[in-house]
Amino acid sequence: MPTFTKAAIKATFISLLNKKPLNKITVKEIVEECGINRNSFYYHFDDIPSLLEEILVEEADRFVATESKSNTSVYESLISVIDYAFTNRVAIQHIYNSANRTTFDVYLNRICTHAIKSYFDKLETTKNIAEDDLDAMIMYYKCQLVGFIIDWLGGGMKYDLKIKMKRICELYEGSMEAALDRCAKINA
Amino acid sequence: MPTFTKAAIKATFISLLNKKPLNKITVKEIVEECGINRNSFYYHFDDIPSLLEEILVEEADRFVATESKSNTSVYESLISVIDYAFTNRVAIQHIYNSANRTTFDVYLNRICTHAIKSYFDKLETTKNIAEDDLDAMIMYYKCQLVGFIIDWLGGGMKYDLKIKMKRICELYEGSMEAALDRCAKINA
DNA sequence: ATTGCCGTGTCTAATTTCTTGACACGGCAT
DNA sequence: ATGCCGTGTCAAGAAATTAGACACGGCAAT
Repeated sequence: MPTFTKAAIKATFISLLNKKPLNKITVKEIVEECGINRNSFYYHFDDIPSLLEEILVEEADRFVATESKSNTSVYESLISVIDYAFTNRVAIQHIYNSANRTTFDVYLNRICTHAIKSYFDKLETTKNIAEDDLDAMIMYYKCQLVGFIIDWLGGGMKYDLKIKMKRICELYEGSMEAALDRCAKINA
Repeated sequence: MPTFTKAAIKATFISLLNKKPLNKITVKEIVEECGINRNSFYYHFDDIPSLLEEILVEEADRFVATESKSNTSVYESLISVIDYAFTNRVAIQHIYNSANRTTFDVYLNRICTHAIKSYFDKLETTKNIAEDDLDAMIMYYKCQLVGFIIDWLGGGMKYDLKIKMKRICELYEGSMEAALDRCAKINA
């Protein structure tokens, strides 16, 4: 059941992504680094964008499956995403600066949405509010998160996003609970 | 040209060796851990002993190629082998305690011989002594090293071999140079 | 002691994966 | 304008992996 070759392609691609911008990476380079035939690459992937796509989706899933489970507040969820972005900042920047932003955006929105969704999912207080309201709130936090990260990336990651995020979390302490209360009242 | 599967088999085997004694590890366990078909194991290896054999040989080569190059005295060579044994002590003990000592002994002798040989190879003073003398000296240090390690292993690695080794190196400081001098005189 | 279970080692046939070598296309530097 | 280089595609063949079966030996339970 294993095709270790496919995994190896991904691994060397990721390692290259930590060394140079996405648009400088060629299929030729990947397969040479990997020690495989060029056609083996095309056997598994259509091209570099789809390779990237697959990796991003996997990473997103993996992230949601692990890190986002343990958060006990929305703000922890926000921060764990930021943390993740920071750890992988080199590769992320190399993707971001290479104009292939479409797949990256999809990935970023997905991961942010899921991280927040998975937090709301285990909240008791969300059980009795309308689904539309919940979606709206998820979108609210998701856009915030995506916006912060894009801003940070666009500015070359100059400032410490985590500190800024923590500050914002302090400022808006309790606002989510208030919003949930309001939802409950409207529906009643 | 890649068979990543073979590499994966080795990797999971090594990881198992860090968890349990060699004789408790089964082919079945390896392939399940590895997520491959049992026949794929037999495609690459005859059995567990030959898998072990191959890994040990590779490790020995890798060791000689890297660590033993940089040593500037015999004693550094001796100690670098000890160091290596210490880092991998868990796996080594799991092999040693499983009675399959024959391949292990071959490996240990090989690695010790090469480590010392590679040191002598870059010594200027060994250029003008007879090859037989050189072989004898290599064997002298090799047996010492192998003996120390086997003693240490046999005793359950209770004491700190590195410290003992360093002490011995201090005690015999200069003895190798003296021996080389004697060789030169006899031949002259 | 016998039975049944489990892991081993071997085999064959089918399938998947990987390689080889070729080709047309577009970009880009000379 | 020409030549070079990387891309993407294709077909054929080789290599690696799987599936399924079989006989054998060990060993625990009965």
